Amino acid sequence: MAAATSEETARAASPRDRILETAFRLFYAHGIRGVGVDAVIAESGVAKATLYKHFRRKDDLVLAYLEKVDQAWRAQLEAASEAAGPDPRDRLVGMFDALTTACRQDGFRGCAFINTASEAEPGSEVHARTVEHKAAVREWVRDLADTAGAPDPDGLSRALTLLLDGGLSAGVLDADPQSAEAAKGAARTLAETACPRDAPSGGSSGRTQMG
Amino acid sequence: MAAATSEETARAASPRDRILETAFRLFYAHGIRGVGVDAVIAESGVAKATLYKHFRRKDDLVLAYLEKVDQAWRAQLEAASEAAGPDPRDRLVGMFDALTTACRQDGFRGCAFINTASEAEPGSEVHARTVEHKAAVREWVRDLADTAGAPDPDGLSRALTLLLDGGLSAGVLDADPQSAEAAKGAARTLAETACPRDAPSGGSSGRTQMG
DNA sequence: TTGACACTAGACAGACCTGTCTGTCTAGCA
DNA sequence: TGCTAGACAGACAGGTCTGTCTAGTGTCAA
Repeated sequence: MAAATSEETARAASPRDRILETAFRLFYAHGIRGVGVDAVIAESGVAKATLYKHFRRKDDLVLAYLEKVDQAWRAQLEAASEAAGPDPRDRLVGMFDALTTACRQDGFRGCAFINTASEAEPGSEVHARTVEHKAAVREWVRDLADTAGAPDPDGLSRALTLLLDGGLSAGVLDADPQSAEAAKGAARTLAETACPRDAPSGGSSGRTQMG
Repeated sequence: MAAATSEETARAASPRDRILETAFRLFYAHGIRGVGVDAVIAESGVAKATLYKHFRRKDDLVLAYLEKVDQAWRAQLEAASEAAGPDPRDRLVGMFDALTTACRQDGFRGCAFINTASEAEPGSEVHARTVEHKAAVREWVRDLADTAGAPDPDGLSRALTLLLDGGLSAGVLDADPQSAEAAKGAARTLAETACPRDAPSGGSSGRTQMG
């Protein structure tokens, strides 16, 4: 969800990177079906044959785009979470700062995965990739909830990722930082109700970070 | 989000209704850009000129589709809410039963408004209509939260609609009733934390239902 | 019977889509 | 100097899209 690379940088980068960066920007802004291969070619200053050499089909480019968003978004979640301090309870709440930051970004258009999934046919490779992403995030949150000593880490993780998805996906309608703040507040309530401060922290089922 | 009208009924209905019913079914299943006017014509058994007589542009048909979904979804929310009993706190939680029901429905593909918004250009009439819907739902929940005696009805309403949107929109990835249950559980925690059972109920700011 | 009206059927224009293909240019290297 | 790899430029095929248009059909009331 980073800003577009400048024209200058784009020119210097390899054709493949230029294509991917352009696709990232255009797909996120206008949707998959709203961006033709010709637009990617024109904006990245690349020949059609070059695009099709690096990405066999348009869907391959879409998958690469999702890969890029997956990495970027998970890195932002993890960074926000870690910035909240060492306490895993705080980290569960802190990850919502990534949502606030995203909402404030110019051109924020909600969740790239939900947006893409709504255009893809269920059963397609692209659709499967979006499901995979959401599952990975939920698993990461579940581990965090487990470490925080939640008695039902799966339930807490589901609730928190629902809030996250709600805040993210509603961003395609109006990116309202107030909603992101409300999400964080609700997350705090849920996290503290689920794992009170005086409860032991460090995993509810003998599970360790190394397992 | 009702099932498709049977072929028989569709045949008996007026051309306009047949077009709208078909558009509803196809748009929701495949997205706006994924359904051409020709497909709507073919499936509704109507002539192209007839479609363009009733709906001047494709976007007019999309707007009518959104209108239909808006009415259906809000009716379902209200019904689920009222079925939870007279206590407004219970009603805030009860509306999540509409989410569970929706998730269980065959062909559930998430939130029609978020899906449509992700395909529409911000600033377009269609996009504006999706924003309007979400605002209306949030206002309805805010009134309910106010009646329930929440000290911050706006904040509670935001949090609950985020959960709702999260549950709905994630449905385009995988319609998991477990997530809907988690949403309801989280909603109960949030509602009860925000307006405890022993607190007075009936509006926090002298606001009445008639104002 | 006649005329108005709503509908069907489908050709059509013009734009855009994906993906293939031919040919040209340039930089690096032997 | 000749060779090769990789990129550029853009025509092209075959299809889809929206929206317009002509022509024919069925119905119903005056």
